[in-house]
Amino acid sequence: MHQPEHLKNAGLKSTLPRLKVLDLFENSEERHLSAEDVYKQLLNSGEDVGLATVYRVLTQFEQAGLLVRHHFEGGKSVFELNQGEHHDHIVCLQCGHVEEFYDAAIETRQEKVATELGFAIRDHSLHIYADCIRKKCPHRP
Amino acid sequence: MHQPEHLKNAGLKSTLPRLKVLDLFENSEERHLSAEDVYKQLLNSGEDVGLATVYRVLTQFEQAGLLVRHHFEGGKSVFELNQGEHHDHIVCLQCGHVEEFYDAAIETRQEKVATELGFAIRDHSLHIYADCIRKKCPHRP
DNA sequence: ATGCAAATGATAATTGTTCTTATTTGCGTT
DNA sequence: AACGCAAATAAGAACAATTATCATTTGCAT
Repeated sequence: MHQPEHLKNAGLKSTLPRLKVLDLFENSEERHLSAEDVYKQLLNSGEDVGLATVYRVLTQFEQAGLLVRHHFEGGKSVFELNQGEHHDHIVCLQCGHVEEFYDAAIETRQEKVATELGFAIRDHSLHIYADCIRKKCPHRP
Repeated sequence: MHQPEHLKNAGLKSTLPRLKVLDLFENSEERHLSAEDVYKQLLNSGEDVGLATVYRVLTQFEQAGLLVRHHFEGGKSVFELNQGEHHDHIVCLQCGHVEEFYDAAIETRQEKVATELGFAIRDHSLHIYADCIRKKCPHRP
């Protein structure tokens, strides 16, 4: 377990709630979790953590660069482990499953468009909403 | 003024709040307005409209296809007149100004990516967050 | 072991949005 | 032009996601 160093490097104390949250992201099947998801899963694991703490820790981890936050449709923020490489997302409208992808052509076209319009890109998000084909998906065409 | 027909066609009565909201979108400098924006501008114009009505009317207009809703970062929904042609958005992080663009290459690449992953696209949103170069923008590099 | 700043948990507060309900309004029919 | 009634409205309560407050607890350097 190398998590304590991650926290130290980020200037954060190595506390139980923080370790648990980090552990959850590193071992969960779904990479993309909302605050509510994290909270419930910790409670189910017998951890006694407060919802406010979950929100606080997620925000701190985002600022520390350990997590990335996404704003999909539906209002609530969703987080995933930051593993360096940028990617965009396809979200299944039926089951909420999130798939990641990266397309170099799209990235370079974005830069081109922004430059032509006189903008300097700081960040961007491309979300595709679709129907997925997982066996678990309630849509199942 | 051809607005009443728009409303009739959508199966909506031609009421004062609805006409005022539609008028605002057709004559406002900023194409992209939040519910709060609409509410405040109507109050400033001396109209006595309720915030709940604004939310209801905006949702109805969206369902009727008169407006399009966007979820930019920052939590609140933003609406614009639906003028048929799809486009994506660049949002200035400093002044909130929204610029529209359309890039055929990006659109086709999205289709390609989704198809390869086994998804059927229903909708998508591409938001670029950047610094703009308008004279009004407080950033002004 | 001790002390203190940092972190936590419980709960209140905020924000954006939707729901409820009593009242009003648009509009087809006399 | 007045009537009637379903549809629409305004005000405020309710709601969901998130953030702030604050008394208590904890990590960790001494």
